[in-house]
Amino acid sequence: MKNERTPTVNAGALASVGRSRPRQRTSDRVYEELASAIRNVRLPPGASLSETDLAEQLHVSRTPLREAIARLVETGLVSVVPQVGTRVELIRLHDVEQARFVRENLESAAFATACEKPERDISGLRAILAEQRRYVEVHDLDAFFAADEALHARIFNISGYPGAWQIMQPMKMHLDRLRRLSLPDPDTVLGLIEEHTAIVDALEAGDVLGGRAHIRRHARRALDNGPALQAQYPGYFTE
Amino acid sequence: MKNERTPTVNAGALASVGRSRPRQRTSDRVYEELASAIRNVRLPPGASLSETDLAEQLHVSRTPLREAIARLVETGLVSVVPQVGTRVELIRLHDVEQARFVRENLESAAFATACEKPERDISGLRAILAEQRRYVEVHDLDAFFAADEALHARIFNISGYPGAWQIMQPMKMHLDRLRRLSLPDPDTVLGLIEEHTAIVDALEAGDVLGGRAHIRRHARRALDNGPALQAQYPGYFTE
DNA sequence: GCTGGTCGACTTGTATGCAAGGATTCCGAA
DNA sequence: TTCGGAATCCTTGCATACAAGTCGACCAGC
Repeated sequence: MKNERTPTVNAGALASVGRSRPRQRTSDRVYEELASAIRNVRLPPGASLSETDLAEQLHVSRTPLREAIARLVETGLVSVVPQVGTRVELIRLHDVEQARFVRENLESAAFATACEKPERDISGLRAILAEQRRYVEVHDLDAFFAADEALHARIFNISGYPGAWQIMQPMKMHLDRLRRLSLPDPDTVLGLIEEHTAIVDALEAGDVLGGRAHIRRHARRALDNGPALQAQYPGYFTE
Repeated sequence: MKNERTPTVNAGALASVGRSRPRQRTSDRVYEELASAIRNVRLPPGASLSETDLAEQLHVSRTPLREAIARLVETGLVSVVPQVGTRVELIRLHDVEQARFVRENLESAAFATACEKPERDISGLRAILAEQRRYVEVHDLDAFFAADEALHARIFNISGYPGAWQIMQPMKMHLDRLRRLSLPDPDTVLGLIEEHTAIVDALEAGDVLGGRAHIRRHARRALDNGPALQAQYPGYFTE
C-alpha cells in the first residue's frame, strides 16, 4: 500500500462536513464511516471485522483504523478480544432497556423544561414534521431517521440543555440499531409521526403532563418491537 | 525502549479489577492511568501532554498511548490539535451544568423507581455511609470520593437500572473534576454526608418526593461551588 | 529599534515490521 | 473410526521509522 494521503478515488461518499480547521484525519473519517455503517446495520451485529481486511478495503493502514476501533470500543459498539478477533457487538435487549430508561427520563425532563420557556419557537419543529411526512411518501428511511434525530435534538435545544442530547449519543447508538431495524414496518413509521405531532402539539400548548405521556409512549415503542425483531433476526441478539 | 511486556515495576497501583479473561492490555492500563490522573486533577485542566514524553514516562511506545488518548478524546477529557499539541480539556461550567441536568434527572428517576421496590435492601447503603464517616475522620479524600461513587451506584443497582449509572460515567468525569476540587472544604464534605443520610433515610421510608428534593440539592451542590472555584483556580476554567 | 524571513525544533499522523497467542486443520496412531 | 497432537494460519498488540505541519526563535536588512 503506497502512501495515499488524499486518495482520488475515495470509497464511500462522506456526508459529514468535517471540522474546518484541522483537515479531517484519516482516523476520524474511518470512525465516522464505521459508526455510520454499524448504526444503519449495514455492518450487522455479530459481523467480524478483520483489521487487515478492513484496512485494505478502506485504503488506510492499520494504525488509524485501530484508533477508530478503539473509539468504537469505548462507545460499546464493537468488542475486541486480543488474539481472537474484533466483532460488532450484538444487541442486548437488556442494554437497550437501560438506554430507554435514560432517554425517556432525560427527554421527559427536557420537555418539561422547554414548556417553561415562554419564548419557545415551535415553527422549526413543524417544519421537521412536514419534512418527515415527505420522506415517508418517498420511502426514504434514512432521511426519515435523520429528521427524527433532528426533531428530538431541537427539543433539547429549546429546553436549554443541548448537551444532554449530545451526552446521550453514544448510548443511543444501541437504541438506534433497534429502531432502524423496526423502521421498515409502515405502521411503526406512521405511529412515530403521530406521536411526534402529539409531542409538538403538547409543547406548543405547554401541556407538560400530556407531553410526558406521549414521550413515554414514544420511547417505549422501539423496545416493544424488540421481541418480534429478535424472532426475525435471531443472530443479531444475545441474552 | 526494550520490549517490556509485563513490567515488574508498575507505576501506580491499579484499583480496577480488570476483565479477567484477556490479560489487561497496555493500552487499557495507560487509559486507566490517565483517566484517573485527570479525574483526580493530578493532571490539571490545561496541562499539555506530549506523546513522546508521556510514552517515555509510562515506559510504553506511542502506539498504545495514542489509542488511550483517542479514547480520552472520545469522552471529551482531552483535546488534540493535529500538528500543535494535546492538552487536558479545561472545565467549562456550561458543560458541567449540562451534566448536572443529566445526573439530577436520572438519579431522581432511579430513586423513584427504587422506592417502588418492596424488597429494597438498605443495609449496604448504611455500611457505605459509616465507611464514609470513617474516611472523613482520617482525611482520606480519595477514599471518600470512591465511597461516594459506590453509594450512588448502589442506588441505581437497587432501581434495576445499573446501566444508567454506567452510561453516565464518561459524562460524569467533568462533574467529578469540579467535585474533586471542592472536596478539600470541610463544610462541603459534612454537607455531602448529611445529604447522603437524608437520601438513604428517604429511600428506606419510601418517601419519593422528599428523596428527590435531597437528590436535587445534592446534585446542585458541586455546581454552587463553581464560581468560587473558578476564582480560586482561574487557569482551570474557560468561558 | 523594528520588521520580515528563514531555519530549526517540536508537535501529531501514518505506515510498516515483528512478536505473541489462539483456533483450526490436518495427519498419524490407536 | 476416533482421538490426540503438532504445525500452520490468522488474529490483535506493540514498537519504531518516517512524513507533514506548526510554532517560535534567531538573524539579517531596513
